[in-house]
Amino acid sequence: MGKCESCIVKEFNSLKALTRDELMRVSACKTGKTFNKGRVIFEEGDTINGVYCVKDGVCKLTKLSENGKDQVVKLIVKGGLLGKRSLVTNESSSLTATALTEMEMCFIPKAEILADLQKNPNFTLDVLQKMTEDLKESEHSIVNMAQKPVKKRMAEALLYIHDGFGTDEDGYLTIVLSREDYASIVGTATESAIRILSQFKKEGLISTSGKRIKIEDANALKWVE
Amino acid sequence: MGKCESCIVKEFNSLKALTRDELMRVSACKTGKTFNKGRVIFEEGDTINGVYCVKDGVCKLTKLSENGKDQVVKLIVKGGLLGKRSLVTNESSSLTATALTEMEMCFIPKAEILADLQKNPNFTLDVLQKMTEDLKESEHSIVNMAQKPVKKRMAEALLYIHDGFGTDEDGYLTIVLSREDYASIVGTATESAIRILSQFKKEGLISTSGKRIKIEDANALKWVE
DNA sequence: CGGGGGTTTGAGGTATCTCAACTCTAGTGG
DNA sequence: CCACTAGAGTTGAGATACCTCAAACCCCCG
Repeated sequence: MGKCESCIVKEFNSLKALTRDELMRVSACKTGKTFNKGRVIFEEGDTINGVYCVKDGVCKLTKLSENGKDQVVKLIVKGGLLGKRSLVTNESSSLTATALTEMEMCFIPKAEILADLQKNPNFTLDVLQKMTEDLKESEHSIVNMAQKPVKKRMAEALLYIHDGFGTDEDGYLTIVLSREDYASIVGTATESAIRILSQFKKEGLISTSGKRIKIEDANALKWVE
Repeated sequence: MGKCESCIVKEFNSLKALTRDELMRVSACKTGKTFNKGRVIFEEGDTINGVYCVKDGVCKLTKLSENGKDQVVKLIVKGGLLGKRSLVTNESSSLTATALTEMEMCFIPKAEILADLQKNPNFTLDVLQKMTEDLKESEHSIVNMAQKPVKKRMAEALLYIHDGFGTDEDGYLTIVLSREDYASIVGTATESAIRILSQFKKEGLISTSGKRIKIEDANALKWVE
């Protein structure tokens, strides 16, 4: 297991705001964890008491609706922090985290990091900034869900994944999701999601290979109504 | 214009985490502002450069969707802070704030408060906590919008306003909104909102007097499907 | 007493959901 | 290597929720 001080991944999250000393202390108490695809990392109601730093892989943060369906609230990839909220509150988690791929991460116990959170204003400020970004994104989602039709939401979801998480050498989206996951991101029934995806395919906007999806005409996707 | 040190309102927001000295400095540079009902406080794209502390009145934070409709993201009442995000980012506002009633507030320029934000960890931490609450609420809204039918969202909106902002002596909701505002909270067409409200009325769940609304059967509202 | 804005109601069309049947695929054990 | 199966994916059809447009209504204010 590597050391936090020399871990590249931290450059993408708030941990970079810690001093070398603080990082060494963090490094000393962190635990490496691996999660298989589909594995639940934590659930709504769980007490987390720490943050996960994602070294590799992808996971989804979902919230269970009263109708029994999961809604994807956010996707997290390499470099992301999981469980930020637990640093600030003692409440149990309001979200469920599930691995979408094989995942490698470090768990940093809250107790160890809390003192630094108090003392190092740069760290707190960085967490605060990330939080405002999350909030802004989240508010954007509210408007989308409330005002845009499912087809447009799906188009935007595809573009979001394409732009935010990239493609492999063949141009396929690096994040591979089930149709159910797509439905759960867009907030619709699985069958609706399927119908829309196959419509996009028929229109040449995307192509597929197994569960993998390639975006063929990003520009046209932008203008889907 | 009163002094921040002795202002009761601050007890409800992050300013209470400031020291007496800091509060006096804030007090020296704040400006009192009044806004008439309907008046726009700031718009999407505006640079705010400060926070508003609401002394009295109610306002809505909205975001314009591509379909031209406003979506209400949050309501803010006495004690709330407006423009928290501007403290952390230099980006322009992503929301529009509009007074729903006569409003009285204090404007605190960012420049003055920023130094304290850096130095006083309690203040930053409190802002951080408020932000996580906002985020949690916001994520809850995403699920609601994506998964619940309009009727249920309306029922929850009424209960939210009832529980969160109270009623006057006759039992009517203290916050009086137009049907359009209700539609914009729930994320639906004005006519749909109207139809649902009159259905609730017919079923005895609420009663109305002009634009004012009284909740007659909160328990039944909770179980609306 | 005549607007004008907010509100209410009607009717028709569209989007979306649900249920159900069917296909495809990957994995399992013989 | 071949069934066999469980799960995911796909498609169809009917029911429902929701949107839009348009007309009527209702107050309040000048």
